[in-house]
Amino acid sequence: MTQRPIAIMWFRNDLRLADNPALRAAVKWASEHDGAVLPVFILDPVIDGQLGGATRWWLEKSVSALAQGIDGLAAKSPTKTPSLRLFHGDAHGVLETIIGSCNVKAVFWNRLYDKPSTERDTDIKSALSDRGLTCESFKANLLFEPWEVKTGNGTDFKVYSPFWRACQKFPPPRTPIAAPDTIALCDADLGDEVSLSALDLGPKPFDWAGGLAERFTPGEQGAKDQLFDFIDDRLVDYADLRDRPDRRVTSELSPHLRFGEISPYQVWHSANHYADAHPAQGKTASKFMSELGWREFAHHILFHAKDLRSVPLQGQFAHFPWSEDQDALERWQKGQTGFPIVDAGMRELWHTGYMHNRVRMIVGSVLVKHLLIHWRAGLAWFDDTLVDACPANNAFSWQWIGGCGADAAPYFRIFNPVLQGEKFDPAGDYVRQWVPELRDMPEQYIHKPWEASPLILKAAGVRLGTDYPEPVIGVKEGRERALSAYQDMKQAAS
DNA sequence: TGGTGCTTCGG
DNA sequence: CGAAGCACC
Repeated sequence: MTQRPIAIMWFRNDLRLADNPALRAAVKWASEHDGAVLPVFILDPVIDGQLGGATRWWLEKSVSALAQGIDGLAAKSPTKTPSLRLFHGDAHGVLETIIGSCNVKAVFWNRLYDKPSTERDTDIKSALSDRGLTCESFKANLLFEPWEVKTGNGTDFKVYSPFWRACQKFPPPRTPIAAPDTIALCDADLGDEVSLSALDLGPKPFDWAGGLAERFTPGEQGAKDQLFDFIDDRLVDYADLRDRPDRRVTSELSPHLRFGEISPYQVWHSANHYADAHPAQGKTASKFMSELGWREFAHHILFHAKDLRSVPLQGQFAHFPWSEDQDALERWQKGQTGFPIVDAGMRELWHTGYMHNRVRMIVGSVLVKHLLIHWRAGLAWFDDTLVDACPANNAFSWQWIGGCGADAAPYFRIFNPVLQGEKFDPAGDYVRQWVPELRDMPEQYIHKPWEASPLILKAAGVRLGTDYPEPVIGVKEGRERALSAYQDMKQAAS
């Protein structure tokens, strides 16, 4: 008897069953052709090259959750083999091998927007199409394709506000698609399959990820729980308190969106539904939705940029006199700068794989301005430590804070880490949580312990320079040094 | 989604 | 003399 025709569902950054257009297409194709679906995940050099320690940890958990989810659907139809097939190696080669070993007639996936992925996918699509396979990709991970949104002149956007305004002129994002009720799975034996542990994603040489697991639950269910908890409990306060790291009202959905455990369509519609049900809360809902807009904008910029990770969008920054101060970089990484709000953020990052967005801006500003260290060093550190590090948001945001990006904070706009701390962590609760050696400092000095008198320091049990460092550079001195470096750059560029 | 230093103005 | 407005970085 002839083998049933097979549709491959190629999972990448869309590790979910609900609102997954490629998966829906694969299931539909299989039912129309009396065939079966073969779900695969391939750890290829492109994906591997974009992973850091924290995202590797997340990916392992997320792939595991996805496999269990597919198992749950497949339980309704008879199968003995594993539901999600895992592979390690070049994606094109792996797909060719699978196609050669069973009756594959179609391949489906959801689109990505970074250069290595789009080049890989373009090659694969043309090769498979040439051989007569049905090969289709879908819009799933963005509300608006980077090439759909254009200025009046037909060019891509460089400024956020008009970009997001232009997005609003499109029909509203489509309604999310339900997860399939059941999947007819291919049960063919394939060569070259590997186990999840063989992908070697987990923490090494010891399990350092306890703090990450405590804060997050990777996987589709964890993403849904996070979204609904946010909508039910925190969205009401979002507009007013979103900049307060001590209050924890943000959604913390970024890592779930990073791996596509939830789609921006699901997030958008949840917020939109909330706004409809609570007309008085329209402002906070649209503020939250505009943050989805920043995510869209970052992908828009990534898609159109030459190399967002390393080439400043504003060319004159190629002449910036960056510092090579390795000691200062290490103090920043370890949360030992002597600026309490910075050290709290860097330690939160190390411990949990996450940092509040306001604090990201502060630590970023201090690195590229007070310390004069290249934003690429900050980008590299965040890539390795953040659970939500992605090619679009991370590179875009570092160019933004570096002053060299699209619609960026001008370089001369320098955050004062003391004032930022006092404004957004007024009681110092956030600092006290992550910098326990300052726990007993009075509110007045919690963000500037170096200004406290010896008596006050002694009462708080802090020996400056021993228990907690002196600032790595003076706030004012760092500001002036940065402004003068900026002048030097403009001189050199002219 | 800045900070600083200066001026002006009301108390 | 502090708040508010402004120019410049």
